[in-house]
Amino acid sequence: MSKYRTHTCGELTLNNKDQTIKLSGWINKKRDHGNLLFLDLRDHYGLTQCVIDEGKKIFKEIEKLPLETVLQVEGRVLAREKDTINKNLNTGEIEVGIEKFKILATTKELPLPVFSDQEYSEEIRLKYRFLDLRRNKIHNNIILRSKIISFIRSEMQKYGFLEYQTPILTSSSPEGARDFLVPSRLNPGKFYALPQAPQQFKQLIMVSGFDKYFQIAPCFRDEDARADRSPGEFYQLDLEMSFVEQEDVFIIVEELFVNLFKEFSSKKLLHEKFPRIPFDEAMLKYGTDKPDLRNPLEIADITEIFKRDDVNFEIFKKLVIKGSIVRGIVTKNTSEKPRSFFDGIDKWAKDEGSSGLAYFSIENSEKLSAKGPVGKFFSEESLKEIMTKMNAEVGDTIFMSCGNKVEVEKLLSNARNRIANELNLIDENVFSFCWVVDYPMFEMDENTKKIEFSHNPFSMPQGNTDNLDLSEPLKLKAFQYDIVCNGIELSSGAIRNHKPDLMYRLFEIAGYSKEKVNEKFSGMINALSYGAPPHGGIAPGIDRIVMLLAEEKNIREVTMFPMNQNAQDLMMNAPSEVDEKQLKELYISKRKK
RNA sequence: GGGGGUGUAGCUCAGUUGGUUAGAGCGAUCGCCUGUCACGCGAUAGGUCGAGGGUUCGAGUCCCUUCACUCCCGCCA
Repeated sequence: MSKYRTHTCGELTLNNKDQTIKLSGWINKKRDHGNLLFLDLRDHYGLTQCVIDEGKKIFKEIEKLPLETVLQVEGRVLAREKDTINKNLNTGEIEVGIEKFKILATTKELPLPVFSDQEYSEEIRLKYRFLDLRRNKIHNNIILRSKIISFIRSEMQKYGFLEYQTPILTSSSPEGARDFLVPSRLNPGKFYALPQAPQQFKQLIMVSGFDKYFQIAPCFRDEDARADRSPGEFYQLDLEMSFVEQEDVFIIVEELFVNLFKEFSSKKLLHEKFPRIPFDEAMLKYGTDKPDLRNPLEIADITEIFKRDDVNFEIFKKLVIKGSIVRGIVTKNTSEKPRSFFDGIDKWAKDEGSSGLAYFSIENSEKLSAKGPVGKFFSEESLKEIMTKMNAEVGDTIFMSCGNKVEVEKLLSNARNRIANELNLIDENVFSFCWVVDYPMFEMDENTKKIEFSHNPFSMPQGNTDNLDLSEPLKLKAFQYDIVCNGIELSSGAIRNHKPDLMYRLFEIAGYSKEKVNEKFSGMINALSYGAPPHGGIAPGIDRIVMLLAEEKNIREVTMFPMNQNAQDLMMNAPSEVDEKQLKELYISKRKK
């Protein structure tokens, strides 16, 4: 038996009535009646009400103890009177009559009350994270995170995957995000990089014949933070399989996600067989490659309408002649909405930096007509064509954006969310997964006009890979896929290119010579030359999965010791200055800004 | 790198058009209270109004600069 306790603060019930027990925990709350004191003792497992009255010698001493004192209490388990039972507590039918106590640790005045539903500033929460983490909600989020990770591990093992560790100190790679660098003492002037993902290693594991790999892998990227993106580090469920095609990966991953989300959430899954949306279709219908399918609104292209002679919307028509496109969103039964609704959306669009969203509603008094600021520019015939193209009916409203493809996609993608929120179209009680597939292998950098890998340079292009036509690289699709849930990108993956000759050809298109590839990806390219199995995988983000299941909007709510937005740990004071001696050993001198 | 929001007691916040000695709740300290579970009641302490500068007879309030936190854009194969 423990020196400190016979039971935890969450387990005593009427079954323990009249037993003499010992509890240890923090003073969560006191209710002091002067001659009678209630004291809630809290530990990881729960809360137990302890009680003492002035009849006891120790009453005065215990009455003075401040909240969050760590206390050991010895006493008898008493049944509560019927009308004093607390149904909100597991231990609510009993209380402990305090006979002895011992202070295990005292506390200074709290910078942050533990017992409170108040919200605190991020600064104080992160500085005193150990106090913040005692609080119910975040404590439970962290427990949930642990359970999710355990569940994932056991599922993966069930599917025949084995967990392997990969190095944390590795080499910098030219692709992708900014690296965190670590100077090498033994190799002056040279640097390790922290892995942005164990991408090359997991492929090497496949080449090494291990067949099915997974890892709850830390990943490091030196990029700026967002609410759903920690600065610096995050975790992925990294997995890779040999002798598979895209379909084989999908089967495993869908099973994992369905089981996981059913286990940890009561929200419904909109699809247990995740819809597959080609990248091009996603960009057209949703304006983004991470569509929120809970949102029923879809985007349609109506550029052709503005080439008609009976449409007089000159601003758009001129832009269309110059090569702009027009796309729109239909909202159902909104023609009677007040003017403020439409103006609000138009104003929002202008605040987004666009020229706004043109709109009209379709009416039918004697004949079809369009109501709204630009309605008068559309003939009855042109309205009929729009209605067919956009699947719109009388009473619906059409919001339109004109510009180049990237601008229009971006604005309408945001407008889709904005309008759906305004109209309350999103069911918060479902998870809606989908796959986005058929990503382009390459894309054009808008600024440099150079062709670059659009995602992962190691992805396998689609088509006959023995004799692939690379004359139009921008049309080449890859076996590259993403999982999206409720508009959040959870992971991306690919079938990998295990053919070194093909890989050299692809890298050449992106401007990497054979020598450069050999230098920068030596481990990989060398390994592929010695019999690499066809393989592929994916890497879902653990933090975002936990966010979805915990229903949190901020990643810090599911991270035990997060950094702030400026990538500082306010509790540990990281990053910090180091001694000149340390720098010297590393052959590093500081450079003026 | 750019844009928005916030910053007043240990914590969460209020503070009018610029006008007396800057307030409340929680917490702390002290006192009263025997069935509370956000216990109740009374008192006390606690303030560089983020910092610096300016306008003004007078600044928490207006102006400028700056710092911190946060959200977004860029960035994130």
